[in-house]
Amino acid sequence: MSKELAKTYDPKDIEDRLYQKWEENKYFHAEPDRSKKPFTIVMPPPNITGQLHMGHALDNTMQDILIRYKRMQGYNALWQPGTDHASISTEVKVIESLKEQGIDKNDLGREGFLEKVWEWREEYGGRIIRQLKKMGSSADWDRERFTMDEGCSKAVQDVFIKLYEKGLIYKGSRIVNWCPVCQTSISDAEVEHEEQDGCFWHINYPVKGEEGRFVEIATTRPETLLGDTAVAVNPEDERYQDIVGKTLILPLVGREIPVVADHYVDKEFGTGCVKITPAHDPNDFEVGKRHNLPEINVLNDDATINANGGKYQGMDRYEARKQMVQELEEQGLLVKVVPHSHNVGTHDRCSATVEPMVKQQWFVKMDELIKPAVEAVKNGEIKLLPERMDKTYFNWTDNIRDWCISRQLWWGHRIPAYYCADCGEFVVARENPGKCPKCGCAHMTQDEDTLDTWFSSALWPFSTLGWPEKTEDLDYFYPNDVLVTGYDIIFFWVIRMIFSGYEQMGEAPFHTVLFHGLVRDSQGRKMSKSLGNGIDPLEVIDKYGADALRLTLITGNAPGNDMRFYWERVESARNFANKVWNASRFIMMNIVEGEITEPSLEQLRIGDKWILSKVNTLAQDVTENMDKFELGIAVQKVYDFIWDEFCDWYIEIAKARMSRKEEDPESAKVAMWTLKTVLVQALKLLHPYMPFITEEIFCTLQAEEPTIMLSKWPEYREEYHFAAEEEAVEHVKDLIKGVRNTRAEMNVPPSRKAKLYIVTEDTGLQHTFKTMKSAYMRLASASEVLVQADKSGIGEDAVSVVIPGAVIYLPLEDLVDLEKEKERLLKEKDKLSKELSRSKGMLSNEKFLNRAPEEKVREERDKLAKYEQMMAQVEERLEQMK
RNA sequence: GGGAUCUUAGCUCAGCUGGGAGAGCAUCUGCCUUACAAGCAGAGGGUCACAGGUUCGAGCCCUGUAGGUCCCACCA
Repeated sequence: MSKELAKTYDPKDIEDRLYQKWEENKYFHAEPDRSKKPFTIVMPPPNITGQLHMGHALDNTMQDILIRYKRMQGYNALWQPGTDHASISTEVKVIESLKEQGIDKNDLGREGFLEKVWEWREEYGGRIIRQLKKMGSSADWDRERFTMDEGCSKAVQDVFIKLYEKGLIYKGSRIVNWCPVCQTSISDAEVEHEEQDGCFWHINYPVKGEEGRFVEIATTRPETLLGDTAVAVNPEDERYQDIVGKTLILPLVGREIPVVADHYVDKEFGTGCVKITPAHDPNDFEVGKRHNLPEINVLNDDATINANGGKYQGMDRYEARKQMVQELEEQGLLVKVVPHSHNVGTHDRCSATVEPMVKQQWFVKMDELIKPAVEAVKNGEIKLLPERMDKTYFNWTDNIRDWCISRQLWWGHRIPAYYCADCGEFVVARENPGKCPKCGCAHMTQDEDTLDTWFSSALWPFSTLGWPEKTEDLDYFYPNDVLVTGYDIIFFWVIRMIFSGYEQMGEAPFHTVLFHGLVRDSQGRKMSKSLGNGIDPLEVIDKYGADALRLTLITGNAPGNDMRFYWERVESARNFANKVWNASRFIMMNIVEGEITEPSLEQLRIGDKWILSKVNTLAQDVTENMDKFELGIAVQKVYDFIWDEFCDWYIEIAKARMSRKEEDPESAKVAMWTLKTVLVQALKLLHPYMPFITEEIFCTLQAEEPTIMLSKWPEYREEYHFAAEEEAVEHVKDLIKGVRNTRAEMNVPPSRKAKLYIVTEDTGLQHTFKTMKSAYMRLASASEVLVQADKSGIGEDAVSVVIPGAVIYLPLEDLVDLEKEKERLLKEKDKLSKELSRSKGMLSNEKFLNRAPEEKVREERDKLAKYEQMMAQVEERLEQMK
């Protein structure tokens, strides 16, 4: 025994060592090679501020499985990694850390602050990458990119300028979502709607010149009254026909505002009168445009009331609300307050309530850009998996609005626009033009804003490959093949990559998007920092190993569904790893170097052919599932094969043969070869899922092999399909199970061996049972086996076991309790008669016979025959016992 | 308001194009059988939410009902 695995499986002993080996040997690296087909996945770039969480763990495991699989299939597999600058999260994080040191962002100034952020990135940017490596991720780290590295920044600039020149990026004064905490505009996708309990304040607005006449409006945000420039009613609302065109006195402010008629107003809702605040409500903004109403912004960027708010200036929005409501009440203008729950927009990063505000911002015009992206999914050029994601996708594209891309942040790609301080002219250009093209002055300054983080990630599938340069990488690896990501970023990222791919490259960025769900805690809650219910993947790896974590995340859940995390599941995954380890250890202990040569087909025994045929079919099935991205199903099959077929049956059968090495050396040798061969096949099929343990075993078992990573993926081979042997072994399994079952029920201890009489007239079965005698004797605790056509020589008191095609008799003499035996047989009879009536029922149904496929009918007839035969045996036996 | 999705064994979930209900964990009974007690061998446990329909046949397809979850949406 020259090769050996450690006595106990300890992932810590192998994982880091093997990963280092893979990296040193550049196994992850891919270069364009025209002789091979490329397979490309681009990694969703984790934030530089991020720490590995279960979402990353799942996402990256899926990608790694696909990449490793394709690599083994001979593809030139590139997994392109990188990180995202994550403008807002990073900026907020750095601001916080500076605050702890007593430093204010504004004191540092733009340059000083950015220096700090880059320092932060130096320090923490690599952390998540190191953590991803612990997962076993086989990404091509030599190609690691960053959304703000030189190339990606150039890509961003080019795209911005191109889109601007095409008129697809514009600057405009629009209602945007404003986060008063982060003090920046955000896109619609970044707003989360949250149901909150609030109130409806009904307020009377006096009609000018008509003492005692009021218009009653209802609002959920009374403080916006300060910015009201009209009240609107529905033109068809009979109640208010006469009031349209009149003037109202805005309470607390005294401003005169008109009553306008607009179809936007719902007659049925509230009082039918709506206060119009164009500067702070998207609908009102539209109404305002239609009626030429002024926009009065009453909020500062931090959501305190500004100078337009008169005496409320400087108050926080909620403080002003309180104060104003009180004053309205004092003036008798507050009609009533009705509790009302409504949706409030909050910022997904900081949860602050978003304020709609009119601001000068940059937008991407979406209506044209989105067209090819919609078409691609419609015509199947891009497939979303699971398919139901199509609906989510179209729901967004059908209601697409222009994308607000400017952010009032410092960390990010600065907008390449330059303004003239003198005449106000601006130009979009790669660099500061120095001189104003209009007035000729030299006072040009760059736009202060940066771009939405997703603007750069939208370009990720091609910017990482060198675009806008025309690189060999880009030519070879683009488009990517698959994108793997969570369904939660379909709007943020997936859609934007798709339309960017078509716009910039004229081609889809990838052909398949594989969505996965969220990893939740054991109670089904989202893992979050505030709840403190997050489970650190690194802790799991530390306790059970990366392979166990990977297996846990991949099994037992349907594509796109959320899953719950249970420690028990990791434990059982680890147990499986241990099983593989020990089975391999056993095989290595028994293999004698130099004794194993590939046997001829004639030398293979029934059992060998059976397991070879099984693993052959397994390879086919697993490949099929993998190609359909059914990763969980695929690995489940490998798991079941290794544990239930290979370990529980084949190894046990092989043991018997190896223990009889003296009597039949060839059988032992062939078994050893089969053990090794099947193990290697199984390890390969398992490798994408559990890369570490499979590598360790593979290389220990075959010192001459450098790695399993680059070994050839098993393929189905017709010459290894053995239908007859598969069936034969099933009979043997029936026999063993039947005997075990009976013995267990009768409480016969395993130590008590018994003689076994197998009675069957079927000569084929006789042959099977005779040839496989050594294999099943130990598994059925037999002391001796006699295969015969009749019951001669079998005592009346022997226990009988009826299996399809045969009856087995166990002379257990003293141990047999006749009553108990009878009971058991009656139970058996009961079961069989149920099956018989079901089967007979079907076969007497003429409609079934006429309409069901022939094959199904035949199958049913076979079953019936089998049950009838078994029933006869049971009845005969019962008869004897009377 | 629109849409998606779920409801299967005590728990968590699989179940691919419709053809006799599965896994892991848990429970019960035996086993330290010399690869593995992180194991082995047995066993129990489910009118597949409910009501209709299509079909020779439905956990799977269609319609409706109830409950849960999620996404989208400008009813102030």
